[in-house]
Formats: sequence, structure tokens, C-alpha cells
Amino acid sequence: MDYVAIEKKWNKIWEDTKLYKFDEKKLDKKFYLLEMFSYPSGANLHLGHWWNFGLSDSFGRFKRLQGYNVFQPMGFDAFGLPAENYAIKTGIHPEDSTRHNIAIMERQLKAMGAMFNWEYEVITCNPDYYKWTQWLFVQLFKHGLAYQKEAPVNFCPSCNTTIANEQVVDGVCERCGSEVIRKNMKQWFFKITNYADELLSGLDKIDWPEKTKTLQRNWIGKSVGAEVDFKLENSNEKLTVFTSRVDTLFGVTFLVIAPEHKLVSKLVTKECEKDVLEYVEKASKKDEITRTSTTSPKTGVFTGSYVINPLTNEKVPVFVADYVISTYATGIVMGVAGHDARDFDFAKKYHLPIKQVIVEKGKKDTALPYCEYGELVNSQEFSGFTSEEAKVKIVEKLEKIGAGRFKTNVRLRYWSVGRQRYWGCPIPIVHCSHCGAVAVDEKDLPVVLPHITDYKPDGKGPLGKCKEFMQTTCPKCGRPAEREADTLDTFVDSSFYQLRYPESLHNNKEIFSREYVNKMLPVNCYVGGIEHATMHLLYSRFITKFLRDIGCLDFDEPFQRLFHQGMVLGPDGKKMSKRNTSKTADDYVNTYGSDALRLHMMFSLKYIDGGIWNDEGLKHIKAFMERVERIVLKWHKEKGDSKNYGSAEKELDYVLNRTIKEVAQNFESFSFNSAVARIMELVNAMYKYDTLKEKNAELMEKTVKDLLVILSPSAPHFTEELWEQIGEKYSIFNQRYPSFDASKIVLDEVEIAVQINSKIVARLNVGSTLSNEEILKIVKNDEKISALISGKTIMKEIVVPKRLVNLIVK
RNA sequence: CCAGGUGUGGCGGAAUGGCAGACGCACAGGACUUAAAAUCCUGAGAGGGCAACUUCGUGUGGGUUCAAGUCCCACCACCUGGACCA
Repeated sequence: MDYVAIEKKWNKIWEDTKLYKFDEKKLDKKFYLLEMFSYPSGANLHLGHWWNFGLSDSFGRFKRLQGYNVFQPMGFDAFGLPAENYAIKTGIHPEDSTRHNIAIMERQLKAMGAMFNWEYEVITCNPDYYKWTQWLFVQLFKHGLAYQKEAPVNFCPSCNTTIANEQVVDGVCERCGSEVIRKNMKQWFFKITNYADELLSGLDKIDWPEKTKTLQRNWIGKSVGAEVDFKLENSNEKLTVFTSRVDTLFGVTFLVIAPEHKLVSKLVTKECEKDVLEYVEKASKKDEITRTSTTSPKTGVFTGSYVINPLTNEKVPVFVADYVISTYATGIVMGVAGHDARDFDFAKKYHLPIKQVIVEKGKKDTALPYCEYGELVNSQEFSGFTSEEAKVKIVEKLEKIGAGRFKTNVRLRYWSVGRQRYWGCPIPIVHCSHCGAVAVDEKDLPVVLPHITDYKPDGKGPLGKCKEFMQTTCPKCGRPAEREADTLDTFVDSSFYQLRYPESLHNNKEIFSREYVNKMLPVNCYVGGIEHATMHLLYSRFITKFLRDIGCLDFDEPFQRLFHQGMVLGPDGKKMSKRNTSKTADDYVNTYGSDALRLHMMFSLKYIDGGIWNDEGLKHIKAFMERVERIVLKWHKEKGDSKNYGSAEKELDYVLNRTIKEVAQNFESFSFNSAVARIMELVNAMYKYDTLKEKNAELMEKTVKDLLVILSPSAPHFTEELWEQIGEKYSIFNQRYPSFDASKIVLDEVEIAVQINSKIVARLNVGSTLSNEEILKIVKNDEKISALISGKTIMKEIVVPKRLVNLIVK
């Protein structure tokens, strides 16, 4: 069979007959299968694309055979930095290169012959798409979840632009090498933190990999603890600290405040002023990356002030130190050197006392073995409790004296969405000198991104230089006003795209029609890389919950089930690139055909884990396909005539039904390698049966047809062709996945292992329908076994049906 | 440092607590062939034995269990994230 030719043939027929068209009238059986859309890089479709799209397409085909109305749309995440950087280098406008690249990728993706529903395509840089990105922004703005705030950004003075964290390498600009400075600028943020609790609890009801859920949990970083107020000596001012270890309050020997903290100026005494100011000045120059590196030494300076521990009334000194960050919790930390590594380092450096609290009776805090350095302290009042109980008792006491309370903090920060870049979705905001920041009227959306030629980043947003764009009137008061020059982070574009896919065909006046979208979503199965665990996957969940709250959606989790593909690596174990791969996907498709490539990918590596690409097996997969072809065509031609149904038939029937059952299970868990293995076993069984002279015609026919249907998701063109060659009606993808006959998966006889004292001593064949008692009787009557157990007492008999018998004797 | 994950033949990889190594590759042997390739069949974890057979085996050490690759504890190695989150 000429694989390359038949693939062209069937791709055309599938397209001409619109075989995979999604049926909007049958939404009760819909299955929304989504693969994370990709950035149009313009490179040739590489093996990674095949791995991602090809294999999830096989899953989609499997769901189709199960009778589902599969919705598998495709689109492009088209805004973003790479096109812009490319433009700065080559002078080709981002819009032109992006359109060009999309055209290339569309053509190649279509050539894959996958079931993509192209009529529903979305492209995030199209005004009819980003109209809704802006609509979403306006909703968030109206509900107080989008707002502007001064915040530090990385700024390269030589390139005159803000740059992303990833572009700062060792505190230096990646492109020009000059030192990056931190600069405060007004930035747009989304208050994702309002949903922190829900983002956490929602994880319990979705079918996602545990690993991904853990990543999100840690990222949100919920910390349960307490706030404690320390009164300043000789003043009414108090310093509030947050701690998750309030049970160590007896061990506090100092307090530490972040250099940027507002209260620092109030704490500093005359004698210490010079040192403190110097330290604060130095700290403000350090960028966050150096400051937060583990290796940097813990430095600080005494403020001259003391505070009173509300529980012990002890007087402890207050220090300023940059190991405390101002943005988390209260920006002030109590120093317990006996229980915290950082506090310990700090105390040693500045010769502060180290105290270790006996937190739990008879138990030392295992976190830090610092006892040798410090004094052991204990409290009569709280001894005898576990540390968790002590925490509660202590906070209750603090509450009574008005010096503390239970408190929960999250590490999750506001989502910064403003970008001082050209190639993104314009923020639909007008700045008016009278009304302030005003949202553009919904009826005036989209705010179209102008086609400008000077898109070089300038630190303020290149759109600012485009007068025609910037000059407008205030939607509220009608006075002349200016537009916002920033564009949106591309993660905003992709935070709701799964909602737009079903709607993109209809072009309604609303973002989506409520009834329809609530029937189409949530996405039943989402496939994509784990690298998006704490970005895209978190942002989409946030936006979905927000849209539910404003009454648009009836559900609050966008993706019911999630799978991550592993990565296909080059021979050097590194990510595939032009450097380490000599062959492209096209090379393989043109020699072996796409079905062989797909089957080989399915079989040779675990989908979830990925691994190093090896093309050696491709020729063997091709051989396997030829083996299938031979037996299928032979049995089709031969047509046995015997009607008898003996043990050989039973055996083949057994393998067939077991394969039907297990391949379905394997597909459901994305264990494609095992699914292919089971199909190979079936083919082996067919060859074994083929050696017989007398064959059962009905069984042969059923086996051939079932084999083709079972194999069709994994080798679509190949099986479609064979389906036609054996004279069946187009298309194999309108067939149903065969159901198995449970009674056929029962063998007449099974081999059981016989153990004496848990050691295997024999293997016996027994009837599979026998009861445990009958099996035991046979085992004990066996010559060899009875010899082994004669004269001994049987203490215990364990029978595992169809598996083994274990006799415990003495 | 911290968190999470992984560890099974020469290789990719299978195993709801129940006969470890399915399936495939590489390997060896046989059939077909003048021959090779292809194809079909057979063998195969490692060690020992002519053999029947036997010992050891899922990173290391312990534990639970009649039974552990699988569950629990500790450790080692590798991979991936996060960076001082109080």
C-alpha cells in the first residue's frame, strides 16, 4: 500500500464530505476536546506538534467512535513578543509576519488530516476576537477587579524600555548588557487574589493531575497563622507581625521590618538614623533577584527602638533587614532564632540571643537542631499541648488582651496585565482629566489596534506616539481625553478562548449566547503542557469564576479533565530544535506516512512522560502495518466456511474481546503505548489462528472488522483504506467502537499458582468456574502438593480466584 | 535550601497488594531462498547445572502483610518547579 498516496486521497475525501463537521443540533452527546492553541512561530510543523496534536486527535477519534459528537477546534495565540522582536530585527511588521505564519501553520495542520473543526477557528489578534478580550477587561474594570497602581518594573535605561523578568540575566539587560534598574510605574492589575480561596477549593472537584493541583496550591500559597501586635516601647504605636508559628512566641528575641516599610521612619532613633538611612538606600537599589537569592547574606541594621512581647512582656530590639519583604503579609517578622533558619543566621551575625521553645511536651522541634546554641524556654501555661493546640490557646489568649488574632495569608499576587508594547490587545480605557480612567463603552468596542510603523518599545507603550489613536473624547463627559497606551498581557487573550470557540462561527452581539455556551462547556478534556500550570491554567480558572459571578456562566471550572503531554526530546536529551534534529515531521510523513509516524509515537514513548525521540522503530511500525494489511486482505479473500466453534475459536474470541475492552480503557487514560500493544497481541492471535486449516467464517469477519475499527483512531488513513478494500461502506469513522462480550473473556481453564508458605511450588490448570472449595480440593489432592504437605498442619488457606492458592503449613 | 515527581532487562516500556519483565526493539536459532532482504515460526532477566531443577532479582536499608515493583519510614541518585512567604 502506498501510504503517502492514500493519505492524500482520504484527506481530500474527508474534507469534501465534511466528515468531521460538528453537529450543533446534538449537544447532548457533545464532547469538547481541546488542545492548547499555539503561537504562530512560522517554523515548520515539528515532531512536537505531531506529538501534541496528532495523539490527542487519536483520542478524539476514539471518542467519536464511542458515539460522541466531538468538538475539536483549533486556533492561534497570535499576539505577543516574538513577532515584535522579530519585527524590530527585520523591519517586517508584526501583523504581516503573524498572518504569514498563521497561513503556513494552517496549511500544515490541515495536512495532518486531523478532525479539527476549522470553521470555528479563533485568532487572538483579530478585532472580532479581541473585541471580547476588551469586553472582558471592561467587565473586570466595572467590578473593581481591574485597576491601576504604582508598581516597580524592570527598566533598561540604555534600551529605554521596560523588560520582562525573563529578560533580566544576572541583573543585566539580556540585549545590551547594561544594568537594569527598578522603576515605579503606573501599571494595570487584575485582582486575582479575590478568588484565592475559591481557586484553592475548586481544585478538589476537577479531574487534573495531582502534580498540577499541587503546583497551583503552592503558588496560591495559603498560610494559616496569626497576627501578633508588639507595642513600641514608650509609645502607643504598635508593630504587627504575621506568623504561622505563634507557638514559638516565647522564643522571640528581636523583630525585623522590611526596609520599604512605612513605619521605618517612625522607629529610627537619632543615634541610628545615619546607618538606617544608608541601609535603606542601598536595599532599594538592589533588584529583587539579588535580594531574594538564598546565597546572599542576611544583613540588617538596628533601628534603636524596642518593642514589648505581649505574652512575656520582654523587651526586644527592632531591626531593619532586606530579607523581609514589604509586600507579603505585614512586612514585619518576629525573629525566633531557635526555629527559623533565616532568623538563626541573622541572630548569629548580630549576636542576638537564641531561644528554643519546647513546643510540644517531650518533643523537640525537628525543623532545626539549634538547641546547642540557645537557651531552652518553656511556659507552664501552654505546656502539655501539641503545638497545634498551643497555637490556638495562645491566639485565644492574645485575643483576650487585644494583642493578636487568627489570620490567613496568601502568597498569590495581583496579576499584572499591562504591557508597554505594541503587538497586543489595546486596553479599552480613556484617561480624562476630569473623570479619571473611564472604560470605553461596550458598543464602541473594539478599540482597534492601529497599524503603525514605529513600534519600537520606548518604556511607555509605543501606541502613545500614534496621535490618531491616542486622541479621543471621554465617554463620560465628552471632553477631549487620551487613550491608554498599554496593551494587554497575552495570557488575558487566552484566558477565555475556550468560551469563544463554539461561538466564533455565529458572530453574535454578545460574547456568547448563554444557553448555547453553557451546553458546550466546560471543556471535557484539555491537553497541554505542564509549563502553564501556574499561569494560563490559573488565569482561565479565575476568569471563569468571575464570569460565573457576573451571571454569564453556570459553571466555574473551565477544564473538567486535564492531561499533560510529556516533551519529545532531541537525541541530546534537550528540547527539540533545528540544531539537534536533522529530520522534520514532513520527512517522516513523506517516507512512512503520517499514520506510521502517529503509531510509532503512540507506541514507543509514554504520552504523559515523553522522552528522547528515536526514529528506529518507524520501520518496524511500518512492518506491523503491513502485517495487519496482509491478514486483513487474506481473510477478506479467503472467507472460511466451517461453522464449528472449538477451542481455537474460543481462544481468538477471548483475545478479541479482551482487546476491545482494554484498548478502550487504555485510551481513556491516555496510555496509548499499551493500547497499541494490545492491538499487536490481537494481530498475533489472528496469525496463530490463521495456521489452522478449518476456520470459522463469521468469527474471521468479525475479527477483521473489529480490528480495523479499534485501530482506526491510531491509524486513520490506513484503516479507512482497508475498510474500503474489504468492501465496507464509507466511513469507518461512522462506525461504533465495538462492545465486548464479558462472557467471552472467561477462559475455560486457568493456570493458578500454588504456594506453600507464600512460595510458589507448582502451577496447576483448573476450571475457571470452580468454587474456592473445589479448587482447594484439587490442589490438596495433587500428587506433588499432597507429598509436600503430608504430616503438616494447615494453618491457613488463601485462595485468590483465578490467580493463586497459598497454603500456610506448620 | 524548600516542594513535587521519577528510579523495573542491553533499550523503549507493561503489571486493580496476588505467577515481575506484557508488547516491541536489539540478539540468537530454525523454515523459505542458489544467496541476501523480506516474511513466518521458536528462544531468551541474571548466575549455576547435560538435565529435571535451583539460587538471586523492580535504586539502598528497614517496616506492615499469608503475599510488596505496588503501602509506610529513612536514605541515595536523577528530573522539574519555587526561590528567603515569616
